[in-house]
Amino acid sequence: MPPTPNRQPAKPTGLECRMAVLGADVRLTPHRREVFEVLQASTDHPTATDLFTRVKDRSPGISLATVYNCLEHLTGAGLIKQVHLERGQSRYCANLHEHVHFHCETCGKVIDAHPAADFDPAKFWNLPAGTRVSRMELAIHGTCSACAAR
Amino acid sequence: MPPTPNRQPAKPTGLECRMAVLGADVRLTPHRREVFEVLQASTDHPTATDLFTRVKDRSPGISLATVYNCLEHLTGAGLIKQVHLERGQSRYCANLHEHVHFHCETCGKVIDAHPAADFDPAKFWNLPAGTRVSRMELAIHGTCSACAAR
DNA sequence: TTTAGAATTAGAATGATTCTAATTCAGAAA
DNA sequence: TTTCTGAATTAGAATCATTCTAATTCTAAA
Repeated sequence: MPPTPNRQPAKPTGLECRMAVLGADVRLTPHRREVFEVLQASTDHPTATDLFTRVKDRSPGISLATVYNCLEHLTGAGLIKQVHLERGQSRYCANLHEHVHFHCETCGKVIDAHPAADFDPAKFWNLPAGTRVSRMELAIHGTCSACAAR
Repeated sequence: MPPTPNRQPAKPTGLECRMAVLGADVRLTPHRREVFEVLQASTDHPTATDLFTRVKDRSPGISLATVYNCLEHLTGAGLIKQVHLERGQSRYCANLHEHVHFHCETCGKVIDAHPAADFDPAKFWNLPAGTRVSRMELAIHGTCSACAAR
C-alpha cells in the first residue's frame, strides 16, 4: 500500500472559478455562470422555467433540472435570492441590495423597492425577547402606476 | 308564457347566515362555519391538510376539496388570510389585526408579531408615484427564542 | 491514466392545489 | 307540497412546480 498522500483540499485553478460571498462559495461552472448572468441581465423577476427558456438560447443542451440545480446552488451561496410573491412558481432575483418587492396584481409586473435610508426594520415589530432574525421577505401587492392610470 | 315573476335577490333567512366584512360576503354554510371556527381556535398557522384533519373530527364526511373550497371563499370574503411563508403548503390565519409573521426555521413554529403603534409601512419604501398598495405580506425568518436557548 | 467526487441529465416521483363532472342541498316559486 | 334553480359539496382526475433517482459525463488531482 502506498503511503497516504498528503491530500490538500481542492483549490481553484485553471478554468475552475469560485465566487465567495458571505462565507459561502460555489464553483461557477459554465451552466451556473450562464444562469447567473441571464438572471443578472433580467429586469423582471423570472421563474425557473423563464430562466430555462432564456438560457436554452445560449446552451441548447441544458435541462430544467439543471436550472433548478444551479438556482439552488446560487441561492445557497447567496449570489441570488429566491422570491415568494404568491402561490405557484418561485421567482429569482440577482439584486442583492436590501429591498422589497412590489407585485402588480393587474399586470403581474414585479418592481424592486428600496427602503428609505433611515429604515430599521427590526424595531417595528414586537418579536419575543431572544428571537433571532436571519432574513425578512416583504411582498407588497397592489396596482402599479401604469395599470392604475388606465 | 306566465308573467315574469318579480324575483327578488335571495335574502338570508332561517339557518342561512351571512357575514359581511369589507364589502364582501359569504354564506356561512355548516362546512364553512366549521372550517372558520377550527381556524379561529388554532393558535398555530395550519395548512389546508391540517385543517382538513381537524375538521374531520367534527364532520367526518368533509373532503379535502371542500376544505380548499371553503378556505377560498373565506379568504375572498376577508374573514381569513392566506399566508405564504415558504414554498410548499399555504398556511391560513384568522387573525385580522394588522400583523406580520415570524417563522422559526428550526422548529417551524409561526408567531404573529404586531407592529409598533407608530409604524406606517407605506412611507418606508420608495414606490413609484401612482402605485396603489392593497396589501403587504411580511415574513420574518429566523430562530425563535426557545430554539435559540438550546 | 486513473480515480474520486461533483455536475449534469432525462425521466420518474412527489406534493399541493385546482379542475371536472356528478350529486346534494337550501330556499323560492308554482 | 312539489318543483326548480343555482350554489355547495364530493371523489377522483388532472395539473403544475418541484424534487428525487440513477446513470452518465466531466474536472482536476494523484
